[in-house]
Amino acid sequence: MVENDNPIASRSVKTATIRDVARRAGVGVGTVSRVINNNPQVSEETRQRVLQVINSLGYVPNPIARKLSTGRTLTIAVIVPFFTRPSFNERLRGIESFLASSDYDLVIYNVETVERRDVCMQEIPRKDRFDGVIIMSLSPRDDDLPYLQRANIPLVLVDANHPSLASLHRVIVDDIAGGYQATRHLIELGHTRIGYVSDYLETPFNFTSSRFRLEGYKQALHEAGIPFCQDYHQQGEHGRAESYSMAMKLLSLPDFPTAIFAASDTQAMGVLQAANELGLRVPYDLSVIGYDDIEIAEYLGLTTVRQLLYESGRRGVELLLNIVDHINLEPVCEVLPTQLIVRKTTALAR
Amino acid sequence: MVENDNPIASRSVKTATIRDVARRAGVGVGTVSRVINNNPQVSEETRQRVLQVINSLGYVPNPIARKLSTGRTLTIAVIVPFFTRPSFNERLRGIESFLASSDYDLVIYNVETVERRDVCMQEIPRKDRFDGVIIMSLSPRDDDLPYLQRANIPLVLVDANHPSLASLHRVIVDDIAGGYQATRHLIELGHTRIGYVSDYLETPFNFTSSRFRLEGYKQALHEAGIPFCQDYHQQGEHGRAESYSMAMKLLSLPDFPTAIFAASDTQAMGVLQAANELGLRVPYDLSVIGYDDIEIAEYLGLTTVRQLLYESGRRGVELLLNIVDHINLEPVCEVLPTQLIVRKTTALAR
DNA sequence: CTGTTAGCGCCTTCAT
DNA sequence: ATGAAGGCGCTAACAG
Repeated sequence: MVENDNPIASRSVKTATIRDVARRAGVGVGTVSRVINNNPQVSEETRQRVLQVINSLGYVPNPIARKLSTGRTLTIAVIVPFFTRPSFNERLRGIESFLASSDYDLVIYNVETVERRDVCMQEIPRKDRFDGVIIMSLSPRDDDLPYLQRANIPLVLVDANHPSLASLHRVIVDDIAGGYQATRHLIELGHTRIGYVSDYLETPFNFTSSRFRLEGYKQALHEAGIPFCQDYHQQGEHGRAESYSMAMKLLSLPDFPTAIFAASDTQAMGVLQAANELGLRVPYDLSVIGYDDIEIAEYLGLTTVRQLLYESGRRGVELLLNIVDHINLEPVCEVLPTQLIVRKTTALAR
Repeated sequence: MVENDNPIASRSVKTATIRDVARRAGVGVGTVSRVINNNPQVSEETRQRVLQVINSLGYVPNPIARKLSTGRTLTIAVIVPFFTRPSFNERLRGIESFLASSDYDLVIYNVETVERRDVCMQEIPRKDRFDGVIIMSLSPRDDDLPYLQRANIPLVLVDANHPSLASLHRVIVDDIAGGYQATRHLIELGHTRIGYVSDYLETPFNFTSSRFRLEGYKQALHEAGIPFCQDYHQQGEHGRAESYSMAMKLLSLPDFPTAIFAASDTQAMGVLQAANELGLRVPYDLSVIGYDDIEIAEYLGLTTVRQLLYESGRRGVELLLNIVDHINLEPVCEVLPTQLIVRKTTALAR
């Protein structure tokens, strides 16, 4: 009957505050605050009366005010590069999924340019904005460290590693081992001319995975007495198309490789494409192994090195929330395992 | 005057507040606030002095306090289902990218269960937590509407449509037209036995795209005088594996289809897989068309219906921020076009 | 048990 | 142009 359904009018309707509740319930704001926060020291009777009013008023505490008052923001930030890339995406999902079952909100900073990287590294970890920060797949550079440490905020690195990061909590995967595993598999199949297609080793984003995997690759070669051949390593921008080009180069070599290790499944797809283009049958003429085991890998029957993407995110936040609650934890470094998944793109060398 | 400026305190972890700056600069907090907010009514001299102190103290205004005081949260929430699915992911990227160039933060609620869907629909759009909300690819049900309207917060639907949603701002794609386009393409190639593989038409998430595309599919058939055959429409959970099974059923029919329209590229991949398994050559024995034009589509040479994924997100936030600034906009409904992308999985019927 | 009060850090009149 | 003071909505310490 009253025109409260009018959108214009309801727009101006101020939402109830704790004070309104207190007044209507005939109690002090302190009491209302207590029932909101499930403080046991409230008589059942009073509690019911307050609850009653809260309900009838449709009152919900203002989270901002609460944050200011308590000093906790109940918000976690994650800095992630290229979050649409399947592997990063899956890590992100691990984080989100864990947070979904908590009271924390998740704000995401997607990094696709170096400028943004720098801004994020330096400004996000400021205290009083987030209770904690996760930096994913971006290894801080030495000149970022001062910012991170000064900020003095709970911080966890996921998939980011570097000797000078030892003082920071992190969840990583042993990419050296992974690179070794992949190469070793190829060697065991009898391959000796083994290519490696990767991201640029040095990037302004400071991605490290291609570097470490290269190291594992070299180790395996060395161990098998196969000399490392510079020509067999191609580096370029991340992406299928770029990887395709690199594979083309590799396969045009006079003594072209009989097997190629790609630093990611996405890149492996580019290699597959090149092989196909050149009429090379996989795995008979060319063995291909990827890295990550993203969803599409199974579809393609791609042999790959699986890493626990989802799990890394999940463990990362778990650790982070732990730190939030027990400020003075010793730096933790959790290493997640990799696993060789043999499918149909690798075979015995002929 | 010497009281609070003790060295111990300043060495402590507590970050500087506006008051510290004011004291050290010998001005009132009001003045500091003005320079922070670029209020022109401050003498250049004073401004410089304050800036100086701000710098030397490494002072940064506390965003929470500012939010409480101004009533603006500078935060946008987006509710998105299964954000790892390539199409949703790409929409999300459009949103993120636009926000990155603004002062707004982005908090993400990923919905993978019905319970979470309901919680999000009802609790997120509460005023005073976010300045605006985007609901993506989840069409509110009629019983959600009261919550959305009562919340009375700037709200934009992206890729969500429904007659009863006419009062809400939205950026949509004409899925009927898209479904029509795909089917029409197949018909023009001479196909008459055309299968349609889709999500369940009725889902607790209230996804609508498969429904609308079915409608377009029917329209095209009808227009060509081809009777709609219930057996040719398979519905199931979203996903490649499920789609694979559906395609298997379709292709085992006595009078099996010579062409299949899949409601998404992901599902088209399942169809491709089934065809491959059955020794059917695409496109000679079977034409396949997808929907979305996600990145992998090009790699697969998949014919598909492209929709402006990234753009939809971008337009969505743009609209949202517009609403935030000009509260009383008439409900806007922006329709994004679809485009037929012919590649290598469709061919003339034999 | 419960009411009162003093902040949390900032913005915004209101005088000056 | 600038300082002082009130308030945003809530929590928590302190008296009763």
